[in-house]
Amino acid sequence: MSSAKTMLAQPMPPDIAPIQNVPLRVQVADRLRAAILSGGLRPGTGLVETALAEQMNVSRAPIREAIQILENDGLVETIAYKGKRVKPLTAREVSETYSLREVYEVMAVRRILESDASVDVLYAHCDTMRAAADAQDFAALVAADEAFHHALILLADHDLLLASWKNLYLRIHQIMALRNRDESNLAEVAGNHPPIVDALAARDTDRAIALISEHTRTLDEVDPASIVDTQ
Amino acid sequence: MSSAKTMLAQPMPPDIAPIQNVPLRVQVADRLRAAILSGGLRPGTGLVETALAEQMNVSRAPIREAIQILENDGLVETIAYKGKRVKPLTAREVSETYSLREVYEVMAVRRILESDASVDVLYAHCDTMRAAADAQDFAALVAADEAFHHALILLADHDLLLASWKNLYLRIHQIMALRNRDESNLAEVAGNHPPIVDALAARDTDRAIALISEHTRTLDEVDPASIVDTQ
DNA sequence: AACGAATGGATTGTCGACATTCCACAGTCG
DNA sequence: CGACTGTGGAATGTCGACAATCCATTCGTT
Repeated sequence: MSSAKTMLAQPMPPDIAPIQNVPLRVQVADRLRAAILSGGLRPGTGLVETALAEQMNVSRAPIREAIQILENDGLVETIAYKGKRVKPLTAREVSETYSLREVYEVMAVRRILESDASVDVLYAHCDTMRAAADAQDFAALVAADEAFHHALILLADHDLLLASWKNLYLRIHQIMALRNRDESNLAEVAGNHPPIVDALAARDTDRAIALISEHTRTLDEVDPASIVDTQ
Repeated sequence: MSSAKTMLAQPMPPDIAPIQNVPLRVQVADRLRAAILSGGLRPGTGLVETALAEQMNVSRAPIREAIQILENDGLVETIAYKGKRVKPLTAREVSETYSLREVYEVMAVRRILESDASVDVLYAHCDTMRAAADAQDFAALVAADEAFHHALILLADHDLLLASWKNLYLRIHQIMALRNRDESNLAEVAGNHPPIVDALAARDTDRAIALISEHTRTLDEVDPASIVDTQ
């Protein structure tokens, strides 16, 4: 923490982001992850190190490490000496993902109500979702929805829960990208959230938990069979 | 799947284990993990790739990948260009670990009681624990305890939960190894489990959940401050 | 004496080449 | 014709060397 006193009094340009050295493996991992989460790389697609290395103009080492990162994310699986591929998504896995997410969010609700944290920040996300729904902007609604649940987990003030939730949410991202989205009821999705915040604000544990459970569970029921990709 | 019919009718020697090729990175990761979980490598210890490579007589590549595996296990953390070290264990992290474990096991109990799975297998583990307690064998008791909880999670029939629980339990292993074990009440630990199974067998959801919650929570209360290792 | 630049050592990051393994397809012997 | 054996390609697994980066320490400069 070098004190500002010792530095020349140069006015700091406010909006120049710090130039940071991003290792190649991270760049590669980010790009591959984005491709998987957007649905561009479908489950079952083989990932060949040499091909990716040539394509991205780097050596195999960072590719290998990037793929291992994605493996930790649960997005890629390796079969020794045979190949790596985007992890197939079975109906069972989709169901398990959502059921675990429900448990995480219920845990967050419990912890929030046991603490004295304010839940006002959640209302802002509700407004964003409402605006996105009014504009019929599906992508914005999804983003706002994630922001809402992210904020909910953050309020629980539990680093391990946050890390686990983030990891799980990667797959939810992927699932939502692959699902043939029925953009029918944007308003309904947006409308589901404010009652949750109301229950939290009213410190009504049972109602908050019931609402959160129902909320995550209904998402699960949206046709999981449509994205199965096995073999 | 070559059928046995097509092979020469040689009597298969029954007790020759299949020779399997274990990649170096896995061997390295297993050894390092064992060292960490046994407390030999204490939190905060630096892991230098070149030193480990020379010591284990392999190149840096498998060492790097092994360390990344341990990073996925949550046992090691990396600071770019600076070093890797065994992740320090803070009191907060210990607390969070146990609270998440409680949530996992409660989820398992819920699922078991929603299914029609038999919980008889759990009684066998209870017997093993009882025997270990009678013999004042602390290590055996810990192993049997893990086997019990592992079996409990297995009964929930939820692959993602199982994977998450296993990953979490790695850290519990580490915590227990570092804790100055008070071997006072082996019998009490062993005696805590049968009531849980009884409640499960009786399909008493509330009692089972209450017992499991209390069980994991009491473990948390055993002096977490003794193993803090920060900086 | 205090500040900032430069140097050196240690560690990770990346690279290209070689070794190992597996699978599939052919080939050969009965 | 059928089953075992051999061979080749393709992929991962491993290696040693070099580059990039960070940190602490030293060295000049004012």
